[in-house]
Amino acid sequence: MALDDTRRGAARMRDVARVAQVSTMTVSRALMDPGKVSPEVRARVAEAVAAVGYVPNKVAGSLSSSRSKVIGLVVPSIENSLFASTIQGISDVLRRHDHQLMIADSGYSAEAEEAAIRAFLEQRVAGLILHDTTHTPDAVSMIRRSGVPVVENGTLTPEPLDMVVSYSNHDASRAMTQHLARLGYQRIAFVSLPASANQRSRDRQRGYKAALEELGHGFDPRLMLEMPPGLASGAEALLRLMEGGGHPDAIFFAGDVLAMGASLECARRGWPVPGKVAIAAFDNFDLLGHLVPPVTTLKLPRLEIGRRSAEVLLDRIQGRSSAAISVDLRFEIIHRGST
Amino acid sequence: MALDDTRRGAARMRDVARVAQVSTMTVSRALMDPGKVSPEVRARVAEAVAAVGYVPNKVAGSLSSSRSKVIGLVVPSIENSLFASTIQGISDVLRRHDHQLMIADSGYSAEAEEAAIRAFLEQRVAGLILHDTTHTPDAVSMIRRSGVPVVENGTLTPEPLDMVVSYSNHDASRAMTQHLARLGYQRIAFVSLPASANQRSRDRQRGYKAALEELGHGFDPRLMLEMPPGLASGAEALLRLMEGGGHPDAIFFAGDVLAMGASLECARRGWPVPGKVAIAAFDNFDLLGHLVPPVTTLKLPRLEIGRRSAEVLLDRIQGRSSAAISVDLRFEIIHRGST
DNA sequence: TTGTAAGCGTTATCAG
DNA sequence: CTGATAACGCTTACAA
Repeated sequence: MALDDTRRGAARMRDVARVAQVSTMTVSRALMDPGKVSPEVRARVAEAVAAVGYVPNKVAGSLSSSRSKVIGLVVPSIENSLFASTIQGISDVLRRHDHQLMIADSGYSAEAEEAAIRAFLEQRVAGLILHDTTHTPDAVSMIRRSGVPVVENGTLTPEPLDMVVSYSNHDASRAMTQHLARLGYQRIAFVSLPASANQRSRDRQRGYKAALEELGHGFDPRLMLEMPPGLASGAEALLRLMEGGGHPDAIFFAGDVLAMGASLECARRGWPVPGKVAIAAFDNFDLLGHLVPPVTTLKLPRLEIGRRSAEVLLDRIQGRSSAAISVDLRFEIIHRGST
Repeated sequence: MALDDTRRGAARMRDVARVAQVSTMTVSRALMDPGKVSPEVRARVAEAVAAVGYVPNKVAGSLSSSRSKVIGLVVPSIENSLFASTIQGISDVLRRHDHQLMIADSGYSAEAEEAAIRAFLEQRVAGLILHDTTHTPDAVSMIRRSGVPVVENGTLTPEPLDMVVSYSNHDASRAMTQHLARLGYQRIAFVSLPASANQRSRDRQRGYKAALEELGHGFDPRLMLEMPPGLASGAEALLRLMEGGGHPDAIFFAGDVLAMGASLECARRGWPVPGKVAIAAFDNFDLLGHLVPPVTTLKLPRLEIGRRSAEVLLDRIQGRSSAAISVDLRFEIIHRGST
């Protein structure tokens, strides 16, 4: 009785095989590589699949073939919308190539990142994408031993684990600082997230200082601030700098939310921008452009970073490349009314 | 030779067993349920694990035990920051309970959602969280047959697949409309995303109309608009309504980005808010509060929805509950300067 | 083109 | 507390 399926639970390949009157191998072939099976049998199998409501078990498949179509991604924070674009880019490409995405959140901690990486390796993911570029020694050795391909994409790190797809935080920060100088600003302040927390902030600070040096501007510690993330934090940074004795004529916020907070605080106080002080930002092209005045910012290839990360990873996984490549994506300065 | 590991590839449990001079079952126990193994053996196993760099293979484990610690989540769009909070909430709870998260993106299409659900079921996830509440018939029957627990959380749907954790889009929209009326506004306009796209927009439209009816305000089609998402779209909606002959004295944007676009457009044109027109929004509590003037909005429990969704799902998976519960989380009206 | 047999690396089960 | 053995559901490798 072909349809006599009294078993509990999901149908297995064996059930399909029985109904289609072929072996499980033939079912497997009909599903994985239909060309290897006669059209007649292919049709019988398709029917049987529908009849029993068969959903292939990829867990068994992965174990048997030691291949997997799951990619693991670790971001510092899922909630931060900056990462959202990159995740979207990754997700788009993976879906097109029939792969799945597992996401974990490190909360900006290398220990949590290690735990996430371990969990992914336990799931035998086919590849990893890591936003951060600093990892615990154990994380590094686990990854090395496992042999899974890895893409890092938070900053263009000089010593990658494997592959990198990013832009240069250092160069972007330097370029914006120089841009402000070219516009005639003399006392350019710089606000970033704490450098201790991550390499991206450090790179941006270095870029700022490099530009000052090239410009012969001399570094004034009263013009450099580290702030926690948040809108309120940006407003506070603005006030601290304006009242701090450094007398900035422009402030470069290496963090989009900080810049937004500062811009809105100026609006609230009726301070003319750039009349009282110019404001420049890092990232978040869209929203900053709609503020009054629209804020000069760096346009970063967030979505593209995600896409390319997924692409180079898949290339490697599918054997189309073997190089430890480093992809430097372009940033752009968007000059607007705030400077 | 205990450390003579000339095999290629990752160490297996068998290798650990050999080094620790026990059977694989003992290794398995020492790892899964240390209490069942003598302290002495436990220590030997721990040593062996470290020595060979063993990373358990959960793929094999899942196949053998037919259990999995992976949860599948389908959201309409990863890039949309609204979902980001919910994802964060889910991720937090899952991590605490040692579970993994797989995410897929449906791009607001039920067919893509079905594909994502199929992929998750193929991976034999332990549970599903779906943001959307409308599904293809095939998706529904696949889920039913598989028996995996499901949480829907986009809106408080009256006919859930299984469990629901959400707030009532209908009630929230109605409450805001009534709030505006209580403030004295007579001609309250309503802008939402296209209702054809999803049930959330439909619920919000219904809520608006229900409030008008209760208030005896009569529905004026010139005061209702559907717009695509985006900042520019909000600005355009504002202009269309102000010039459209409906003469609104307040506009309720059932979409945070739309409201932001409108608010910024008013700032750009120097229109006093609420002098010329009042503005109210749906969601995105934080940023809207920093605009000038700060925008009245609904505060929705995005993060909490994520947390509770994960919690009820885990409760079910771990057998602590069996009910098809429906959790109604609270929203709040935040009254600010824009009204 | 199709089938048979032997794993893949764990855990369930039952015996000691 | 520990171990032997048989699954779990699929794919690889080889044979027909």
